[in-house]
Amino acid sequence: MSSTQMLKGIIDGCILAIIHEKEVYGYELAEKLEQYGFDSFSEGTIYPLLIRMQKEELVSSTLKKSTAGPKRKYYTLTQKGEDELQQFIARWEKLQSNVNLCLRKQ
Amino acid sequence: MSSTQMLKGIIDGCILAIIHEKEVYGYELAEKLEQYGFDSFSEGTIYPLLIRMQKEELVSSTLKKSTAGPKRKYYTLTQKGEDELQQFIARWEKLQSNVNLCLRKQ
DNA sequence: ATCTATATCTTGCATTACAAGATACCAAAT
DNA sequence: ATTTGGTATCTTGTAATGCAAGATATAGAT
Repeated sequence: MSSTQMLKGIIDGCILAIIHEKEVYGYELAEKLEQYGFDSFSEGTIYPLLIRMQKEELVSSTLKKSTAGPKRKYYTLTQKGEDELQQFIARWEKLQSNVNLCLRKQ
Repeated sequence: MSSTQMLKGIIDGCILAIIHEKEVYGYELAEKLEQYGFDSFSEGTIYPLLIRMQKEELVSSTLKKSTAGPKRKYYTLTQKGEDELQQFIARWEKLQSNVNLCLRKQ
């Protein structure tokens, strides 16, 4: 059981929360997640996830020039994304309490 | 993003915690998890998981007669399982604080 | 005998985190 | 001009795993 397996379905919510705060581009997102304590986030995780989320219409993107390299694709939340974030928060709260209930018994 | 996806790698830890408390059999485990708030736990999840955990020598099992049906396979933690439980708890604490850090920003 | 509740297991599928690598762009140094 | 290094995105393939669906079996009650 690896640490990474625990993230399934959870990074999505974290990403929604980060984008909600301020529009970000993929590379920046990976850095932020590391700042928040997640270790070494692969772009092989981030980019496919953002593409999937855009397909699901949770986020939308716009290209903007950069002075330090190629164009950046900035993401913002759609209304559907905002709703999904709220639902994620509710699920996360419930998960936390369920798991902690299991753990505190022992 | 379904609710169930969030469980990946987390049920393992919950199961370790429950078995640590008292030896249990699979069917009982599914009921307990439901009591703890997880909704409708499939045996198609529980049994393969217990078998996998036994292969990894985290748990061991013994068959015991039942008055209400076929024999029950009771599981207990091995020393390796106890160690894994402690490691899971550490990972879970870290995950909680990371995710909450993301969420509280918004 | 039949039915119901209990109990375990197997097969196959969908999801998804990630490693590894490919591609490309810009600025500054050589 | 060319090279180098940092920035930035995307694709392919793989492994892990929760779960639905169904098969199998036992014990007690009707």
